[in-house]
Amino acid sequence: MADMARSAIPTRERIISAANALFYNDGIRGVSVDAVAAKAGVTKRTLYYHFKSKDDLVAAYLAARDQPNLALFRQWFAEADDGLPAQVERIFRNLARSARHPKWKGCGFLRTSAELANMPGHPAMKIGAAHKKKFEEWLRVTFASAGIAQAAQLARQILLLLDGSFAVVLLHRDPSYMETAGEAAHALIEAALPVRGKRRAR
Amino acid sequence: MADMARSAIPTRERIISAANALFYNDGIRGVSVDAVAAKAGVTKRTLYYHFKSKDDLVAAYLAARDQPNLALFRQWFAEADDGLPAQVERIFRNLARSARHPKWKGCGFLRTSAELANMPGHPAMKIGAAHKKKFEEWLRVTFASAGIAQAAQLARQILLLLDGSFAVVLLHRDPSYMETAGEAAHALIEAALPVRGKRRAR
DNA sequence: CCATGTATACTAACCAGTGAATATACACAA
DNA sequence: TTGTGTATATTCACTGGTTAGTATACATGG
Repeated sequence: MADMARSAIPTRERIISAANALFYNDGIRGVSVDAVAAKAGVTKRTLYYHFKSKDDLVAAYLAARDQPNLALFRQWFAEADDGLPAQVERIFRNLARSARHPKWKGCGFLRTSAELANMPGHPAMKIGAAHKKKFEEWLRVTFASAGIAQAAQLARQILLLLDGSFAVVLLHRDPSYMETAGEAAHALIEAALPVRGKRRAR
Repeated sequence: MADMARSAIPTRERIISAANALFYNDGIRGVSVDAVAAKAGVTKRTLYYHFKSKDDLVAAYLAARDQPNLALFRQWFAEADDGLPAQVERIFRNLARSARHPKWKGCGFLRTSAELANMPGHPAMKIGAAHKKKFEEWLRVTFASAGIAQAAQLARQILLLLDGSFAVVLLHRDPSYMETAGEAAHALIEAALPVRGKRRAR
């Protein structure tokens, strides 16, 4: 409300947006609070008015990525109703396309957890863990609805392939690994599907 | 060679050992060169005599992990000749056991690549990529020797499951994901094996 | 006396967080 | 309408500590 003339976007959101761009690109410890403040166009003191510490800012950065990320996966999945294996594989194919953009730097949640591995209780770790659990649970429910008996186990396996492809593609800079992961996911889901025979090829 | 009386272990190796303990535990940017020098029992100036920069030290840290790591995987694989699916799954089971130790912090190569994601040309990235390529190639050759047609694709899939479990277990601190990954690997290899029927149950 | 190796002491930059002051908006009394 | 208090929001300037890397000197074995 205050000072709308200065900018249409509230200060707190501008700071989170700046934090997102910088933390995702350069890592948590690679970005100073001063740099975030400068990018957001505020002084550091203002940033510390809205966030009580850098750790707090990091947590807000990840929290802001949670829902948009999940929504994107659901959207890719729902783009066509061409069968569970194909729908899940499409997530991997779209991810591979994203990974070809030069600014892509893997999964922000996983990279943050790798960087803060020695601080298991860090708020950012909890947000990252919750995010991945949500995705896994969404897969599990989806599989269970399709009549798959081992839905929970299958959901975990797909999650492992997904996060594995984040890690491997980040290291090799070769997005084709994501397509390989998608094929493996396709095979595992296909093998777990019940009845068979009523599924169309495409 | 010089100054063997001071310590049985040469200075350079003591520094790498200290770097290994600290970098693996706290991450690259979380550890100062001073801290490594102190842990190694030398002054920082001595460290800079043996390594031209911190980046150089990081590269040496990862290079020192390369062979021992691969040897461990091969050892677990070869502990019994109980069939390809079981042999590969045993790697995952052993990894899960390792991950239950409190000092475990995931895969040093992947964590370093996550931290240095904005420096694709960093020597440490090249060493990490080469390490993972060696493991993937060892799997591929092993699968090809067993008469698997799609050996290269299958090797990639197993690698994705392995690195996925590193990432997920680090985030959730739940090593059971590694067992799930091992089961997925088992299923994928089983499905890819030729002839069938000549394989014993255990 | 020279190459190898180690130590003391330093620099220049950076970094997370803070103290004190100021500006603005709005509620409410005169 | 005007004045005033209070919570919100923002700035400048600073501190104490840390960091990667270095200039210089000293030691020691061959």
